[in-house]
Amino acid sequence: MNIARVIVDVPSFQTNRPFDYRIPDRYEGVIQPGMRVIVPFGPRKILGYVVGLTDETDLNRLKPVEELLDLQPVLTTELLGLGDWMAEQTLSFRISALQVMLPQVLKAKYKKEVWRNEGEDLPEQFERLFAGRDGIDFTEFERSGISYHQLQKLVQDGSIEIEYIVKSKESKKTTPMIQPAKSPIELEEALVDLTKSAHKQRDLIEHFISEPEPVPKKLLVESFQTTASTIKTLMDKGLLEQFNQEIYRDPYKNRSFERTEAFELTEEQEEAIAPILDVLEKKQHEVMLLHGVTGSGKTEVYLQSIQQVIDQGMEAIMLVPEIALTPMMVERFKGRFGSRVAVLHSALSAGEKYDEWRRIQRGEVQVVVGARSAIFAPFTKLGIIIIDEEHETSYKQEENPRYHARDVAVYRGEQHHCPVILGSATPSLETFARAKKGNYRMLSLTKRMNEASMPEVELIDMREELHAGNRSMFSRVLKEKIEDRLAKKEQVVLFLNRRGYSTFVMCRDCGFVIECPHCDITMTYHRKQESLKCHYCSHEVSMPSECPECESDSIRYFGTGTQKVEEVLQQLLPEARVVRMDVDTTRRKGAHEKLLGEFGRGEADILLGTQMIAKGLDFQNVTLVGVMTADSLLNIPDFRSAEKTFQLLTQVSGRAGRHTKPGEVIVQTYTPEHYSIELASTYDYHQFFNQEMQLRKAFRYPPYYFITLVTVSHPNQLKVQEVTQKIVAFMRSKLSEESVTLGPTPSALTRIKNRYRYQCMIKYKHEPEQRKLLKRILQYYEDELKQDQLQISIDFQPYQLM
DNA sequence: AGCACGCCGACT
DNA sequence: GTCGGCGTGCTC
Repeated sequence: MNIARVIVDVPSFQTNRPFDYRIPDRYEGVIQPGMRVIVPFGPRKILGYVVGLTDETDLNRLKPVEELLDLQPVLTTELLGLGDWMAEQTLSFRISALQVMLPQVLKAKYKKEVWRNEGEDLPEQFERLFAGRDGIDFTEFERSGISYHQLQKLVQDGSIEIEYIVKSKESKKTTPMIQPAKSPIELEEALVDLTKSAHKQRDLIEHFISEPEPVPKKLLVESFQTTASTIKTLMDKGLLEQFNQEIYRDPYKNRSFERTEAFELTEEQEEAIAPILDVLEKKQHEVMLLHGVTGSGKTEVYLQSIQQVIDQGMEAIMLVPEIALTPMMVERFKGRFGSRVAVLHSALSAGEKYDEWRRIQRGEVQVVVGARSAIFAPFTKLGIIIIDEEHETSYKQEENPRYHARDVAVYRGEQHHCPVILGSATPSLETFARAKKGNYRMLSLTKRMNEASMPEVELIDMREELHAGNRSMFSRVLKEKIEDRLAKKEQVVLFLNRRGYSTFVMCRDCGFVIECPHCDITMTYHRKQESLKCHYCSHEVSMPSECPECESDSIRYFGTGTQKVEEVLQQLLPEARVVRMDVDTTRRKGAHEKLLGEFGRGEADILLGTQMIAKGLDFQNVTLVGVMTADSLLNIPDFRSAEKTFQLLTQVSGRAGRHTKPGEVIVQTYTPEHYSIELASTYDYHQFFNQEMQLRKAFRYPPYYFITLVTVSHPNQLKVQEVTQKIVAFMRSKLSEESVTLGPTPSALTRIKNRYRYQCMIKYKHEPEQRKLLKRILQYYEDELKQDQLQISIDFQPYQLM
């Protein structure tokens, strides 16, 4: 086994396969699959991943591995396999699939430098460029304006060399540690030799006689009220010694977590957890849907299942959506499992992420709580994978490789023979349909804990407000209720949807929204052409001047911001203390936590926010939740808009009345009769599911059909149209009768950064050849994709249709 | 992705 | 004649 098969860090079709390298003697028996290496590739040096070892190769001369970067594989064999599978599934490069599983800092940084060889004279301009130095950065050469030809000549005659440098960005943080250099008995002897005045030295030695363990230098100086020079003296005497110990950047180091014990489970929870524990016992793979209303205690079921896994000496992955990864959530896990938990989310610095990752890699933790990418935690004894809020779209990565964490979870669950638990109050239709069919096991929690009931939801018809002469964005009822809570010193959560940015057209008189007659999708307003377009099928109509339904001229396009609401709120209720939470106010590190803390301590009366406040918040004093415009999500051009609306409304309503005080929810809407809004107000998931499924069937959407979205972009609009048209024609000619290929259609965001975007949507039930066909398309355009500005992105089971 | 190689037109 | 443009193909 003296040949390493390496996937190199060059994302292209031609290099999307292993390259063979000879393993030099010094690395023989050391190099393992999953380790990173630096290898020569053409004239340069690049990073690569060893994916296998072999004795055989077709080539007669191999270059040797230049350098080994890891002594421990950074990817397990299971993860290497997962990488291949993922590359195949998402049609991405193997290198991209491998990189996505690792923390950012393990990726390489490349540098190119120009070095002069000793004793060689250089032309004057080069002497000036080097200015006495032996080596300079290549960019410095480029800026000098000297021609490449001149450089080439000097390289050829050997007076100058180009060096390619690969650096891993990882940095391990260390701290100086002090420990005794002699045995306790020898230290005792040394005490005798000390002068009487050397109190500090005496204290230190005495400490190390009774506690010979290493102590951080900083701590020693602090606790003995001494200085580094005292320690230095003792080191010079040979009594103490210093070394550097690697430390982890602990993002939660200044926080203590109260230990919590397992709660007694309710009868319902017992019933739900029993099958999980049973499967854990048998070490079987099975996917289970835990369908539980908000506040029904799903988390406790997770915690106790994980406890069982730990007791079996195994490991657990718990995924939560990024926005739900709040301090509250972390507290709960840290409180139960203490230092056995690693937390991975985007608010951590690259170094912190790396350290948390390494605690996993070294087997120092048994539990990982994290967002999407935590699904790649390098555990070797996985016992359970839990995905909370299973329906959340953030589990789908929107860049290459476009994987869905749920799919990866099932793959890993199969590999490790362990259960995958999908939890949600409002499961995605895909998942619920599978559970109903029996592909997944269904577990239900129907009651809230503490005998709390779901808060009463009142729908406010904003059309009537308008007719009654109220043009404000606050209905009279909502305003009154807020005033009431302010008087009672209770708190209010106001929810505004920011995603409802897309410009849909609605009649303010009757609430009629213009939809595509072919797709059951809201049409999008295009200011330039004064027209409405369907982003699925390209159907176009001109912007009407009056409502086609009621002939009113109050037909407008819609879209409101968050800041605006705050302004209006301040005018309306100047005495109210408002905390605004959105992308702008929470960008700074720790801001999220700070704002929630303020609200939690009662320093504010109203919490106004976007998506991020819809989940996981649990404040005792919140008795009113207001939804500003329930329609904004409903009217985005997406076949999942009803599903998303239902999920969001249910989620938001769950924020009120979680404790002793009963809660109330006010939902403002222009379309109270829409089934997703109406059924959300009565918390009727099953009815919603049935109704939505009928539509999905009729219009051939998931879960009845699969969808593939091909998006083409290029600075030239004609070019995009032409390419997309070709792709559509090609797919139509190759796919079966049952499949539908739509397009070319301008994408919802038709032009981004001066690139036109067109798309093609494929709806299908069974197309085993599809991946191959799409791969052929990518290969056909390979050259243009590489050098030209053409981009083609392929998304299987897309969540974002823009 | 980079980079070399190679073929063509424009020029000191 | 040679400098520099970019199309083509390779990297273990």
